[in-house]
Amino acid sequence: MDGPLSAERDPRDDRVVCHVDMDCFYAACERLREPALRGEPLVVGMGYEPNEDIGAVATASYEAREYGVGSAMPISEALERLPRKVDAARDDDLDVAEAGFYRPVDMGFYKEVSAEVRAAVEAAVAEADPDGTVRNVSIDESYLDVSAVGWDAAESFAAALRERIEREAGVTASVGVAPNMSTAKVASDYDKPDGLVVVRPDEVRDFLAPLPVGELHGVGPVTADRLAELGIETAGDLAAADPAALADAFGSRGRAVHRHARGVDDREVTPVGKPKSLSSEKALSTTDDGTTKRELVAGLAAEVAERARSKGALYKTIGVKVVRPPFDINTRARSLSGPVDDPDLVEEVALDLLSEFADDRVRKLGVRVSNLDFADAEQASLAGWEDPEGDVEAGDRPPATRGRTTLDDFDG
DNA sequence: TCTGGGGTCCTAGGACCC
DNA sequence: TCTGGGGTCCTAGGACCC
Repeated sequence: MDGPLSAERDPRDDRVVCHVDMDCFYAACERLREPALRGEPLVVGMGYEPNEDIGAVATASYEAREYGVGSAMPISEALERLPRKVDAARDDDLDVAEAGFYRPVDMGFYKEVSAEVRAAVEAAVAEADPDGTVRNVSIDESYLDVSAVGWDAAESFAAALRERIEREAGVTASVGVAPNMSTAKVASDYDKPDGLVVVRPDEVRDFLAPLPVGELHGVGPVTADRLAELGIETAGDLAAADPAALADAFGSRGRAVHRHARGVDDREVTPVGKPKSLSSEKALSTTDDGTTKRELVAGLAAEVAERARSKGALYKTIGVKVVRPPFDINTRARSLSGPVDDPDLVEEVALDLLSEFADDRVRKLGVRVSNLDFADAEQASLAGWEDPEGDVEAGDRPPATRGRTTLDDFDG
């Protein structure tokens, strides 16, 4: 993580870090299997069903963005700005030329394409830098440390990488190259889509200075507004601000974004670890009906428990999320005395936690398991319940039971 | 612009222990 | 009894990211 000293120069700023960011990834995947969509305004909707107007925009192609359609926008609103082709063809008041295509999210397919992208990236890194590392942060985004490539060859490496991704996976990526992760991230965003931006170590400060603070990783709308009240609008303003004052106002994030604004970021590019939590949530049309709420929570509980089992994760904490209109988010959680794999218990605890909200109108419900433990169940079942590290007494950890665990196992 | 779904990290207060 | 200090775990909420 960021060290305690805010040096003028990052002492490790001879690293070559790339941020690979796929362009409109979901839309690009849809166009891959349906080439007729190329060049057309295209909206991929989450929770969207063909010919319905529910759900939200997951990805809008650049052509669709021309009509004001943006990420996270309700489909109903997107349809007002950009009607569907099929509707426009039937409606004399609408112009087919000013309409677009809508498709539902198909995660399974996008993961297949993502795997091809990752294979291309891994191969390129392995060839260029045997000690190189890759961090896949999401389905469409990765960081690479290819320091052995060196700055003289960094640009040609990145250009070849982009070509390789397009050739082998059929979708385009924007790549940012910089001495650290936070600057590389900003660089990949700078010339989207299909862009390549290289920021050499001695160019970092000048590159960042004019950008609005909101473009920095870690500065969202809330922080951007509060910074604006302090007269801090650009990364340059932020870099010049007093770090102690920022820490007072924003806590540890204040120092982090101050460093990022100065182009200082010591974080290493490491592969992502095991998940910390697993959750599933679903919006519904606002209701206070108890049966509807309980059935949804029971379904979500089963889903989460199944995913945990498929990943070999035991969980010690079970929680629910209840969103009441207009957008009041409540969470409740309960920890067990030890990690378990017990779908019935997930449902039982989730329903119990939900009961506090029995009379409330809700618009969204979620179930989550956390405090995960990947202490492999197979190994444990052979070795008995002794902890391999020997730092937990055997009796302290209940077996990773698939059977019943009663409420008596709760702490409180 | 009244908002989908899956995550991470940080903060702050309280319980509890020695 | 008016009362120390350190540490860990738990819960709830908030900001942020894709």
